[in-house]
Amino acid sequence: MKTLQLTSSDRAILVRSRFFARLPHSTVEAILVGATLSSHEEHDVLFRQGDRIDDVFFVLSGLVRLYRLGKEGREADIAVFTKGEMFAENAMFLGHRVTASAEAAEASIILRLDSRKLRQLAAADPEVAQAIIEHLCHRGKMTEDLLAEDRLLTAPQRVASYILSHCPNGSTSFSFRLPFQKNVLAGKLGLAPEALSRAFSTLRQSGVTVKGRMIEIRDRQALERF
Amino acid sequence: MKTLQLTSSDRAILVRSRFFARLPHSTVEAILVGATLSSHEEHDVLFRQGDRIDDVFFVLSGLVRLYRLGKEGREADIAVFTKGEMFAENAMFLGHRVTASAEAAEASIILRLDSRKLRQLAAADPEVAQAIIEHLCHRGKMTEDLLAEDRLLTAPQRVASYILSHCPNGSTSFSFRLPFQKNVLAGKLGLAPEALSRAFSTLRQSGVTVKGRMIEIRDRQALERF
DNA sequence: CGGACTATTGAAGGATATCAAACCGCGTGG
DNA sequence: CCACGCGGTTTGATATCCTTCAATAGTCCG
Repeated sequence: MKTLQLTSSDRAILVRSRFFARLPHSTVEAILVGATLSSHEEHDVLFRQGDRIDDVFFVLSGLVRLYRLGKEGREADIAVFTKGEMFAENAMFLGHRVTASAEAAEASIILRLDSRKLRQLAAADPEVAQAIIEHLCHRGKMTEDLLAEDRLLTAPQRVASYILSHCPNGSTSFSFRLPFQKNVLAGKLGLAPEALSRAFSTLRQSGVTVKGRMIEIRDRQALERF
Repeated sequence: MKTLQLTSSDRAILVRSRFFARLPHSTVEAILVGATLSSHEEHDVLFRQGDRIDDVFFVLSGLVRLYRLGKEGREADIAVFTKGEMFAENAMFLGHRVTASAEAAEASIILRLDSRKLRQLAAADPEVAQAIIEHLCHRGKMTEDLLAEDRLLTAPQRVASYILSHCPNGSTSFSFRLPFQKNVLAGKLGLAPEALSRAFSTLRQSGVTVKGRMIEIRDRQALERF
C-alpha cells in the first residue's frame, strides 16, 4: 500500500462515474476534501468483516472483490467492483461497521472518501442524498439479481446470462474480452472455478468459443434459449 | 381486494415501524396524504415483475412475498415482509418499474403510498431522504445476508442460522413460534419444502424440536457449532 | 367423520463441490 | 534459445447436497 496524488485522469474517472456524474463540480470538490488515494497489490485486504471504517471507497483502477466469510476460510462473493464504482457506503449508515470483507483482486488504485463528511453533505444537500439513494437502489438491484440467478439458474445458464449482459442488443453474433480472471468471474457467479470451466465447455455446443479472456458468441438466440 | 379506512391501530403500526418511527408526526401525515388501503387474500398478486407502479407498499397486517420469476413458472423469493415493513421503494428511483413480483402469502392489509409524493418529500426534506437511505441500507444488508447464506451454508445450517436469529442472546434454551407457514420459510431460505423438513429432522439431533409452528431449542451452543 | 391442505418420508436423479492430476501460457534464468 | 517453474485453467473421478416425484401421515376445520 502506497499513498499517491490525485491525477487529472483520476478526476476524469470520478466525474464520469455513475455516482458523481449527476452532481455539480462544486459538490464533487466538497466531497473530495480530505480524500486519500492509495495503491494496492493483488490480495491486499482493504477491510475485514466487522471492522469499523469511516471511509467510502471508490475504485480508480483495478478490481475489488467484496465477500463474506464462512466457516473454515470459505468465502462468498457479494460483488465485484471495477473502475468508477463506489462501495462500502452501507457502513456509513449502519454504525460504521462493514458486514463484509474487501480485497484487491488485481493491482488497484483506490480513493477513500471521508464518510462523515459525505453524510453531512447528504443531510444538507438533497441532491447528494438523491445520488446516494439512487446508488443504493442500483446496488440493491444488483444483489437481488445475483440472488435470483443463484436460485433460478444452473451454472451454464448463469454464465450465459453473464455473457448476454455484455451483448450489445441487436447483434446476433459478437465477442468481448472478460474484464477479469476466470477465477474472479467464478466467484461472482457463485461457482467453483472448475464449475465455470465446465459451464463454458457446455456452452461451446451453443456457439460460445473461449480463448484466454476472449469470449466469442456465434448465435445470440441459442444462448437466450439455454 | 377491498378498499378500507385507515384505523387508529393502523396508525399505531405505522408510527412504530422502522421507517416512520424516526420521522415527526407532521411528516408522517404529509406522506400519508393520498394513501390507499386495501385488503387481500392469500395468493392475491400485488404487482408483477416488469409492471409500472407509482406506489410504495406498506404491510399493516399479514405477509407479503417478493419474488422473481424464472423459466417454467419457477419462483425465487427475494424477501418476505411482515407487519410494519415497507417495500417496492426501489421502483420509485428506477423508472417506476418493479423487478420482482409480489403476492400476499396470507390474508393481508396493505397500505399504498403515493411514490411521487414521497420522492418529492425526500427531495425537499433531508430527514425523509435520510430515512429512505437507512431503509435501503437495511434492505441491502438483508439481501446480502440471504446471498451469503445461500452460498456458504447447507440447508440445515441455514435453518439453524434462522432459528438463532430469533434467539434472545444470552439464553441457552428457548422456544418461539414461526411467524409463517413452513412453506414460506422454505421459500425465504431458498429451499424446497421437503428440504426444509429434512433440515429440521437433521437438527433434531442437535436439540431442536418442531411441533406445528412451535420451535423449541434445548442447547443454543449445539446449534451455533452446526 | 371427511376433505383439503400441509408436512413428512422414501427413492432416484441431477447439479455442483471437492480432490487429484494433467495441461497450458508465460516469464525467468541458465 | 530453451528448459524450467509457476499460476491459472481444464479435465476426470467421486462424493455430497439438494431437487423432484410419489406416497404416506398429520392437522385443521367444516
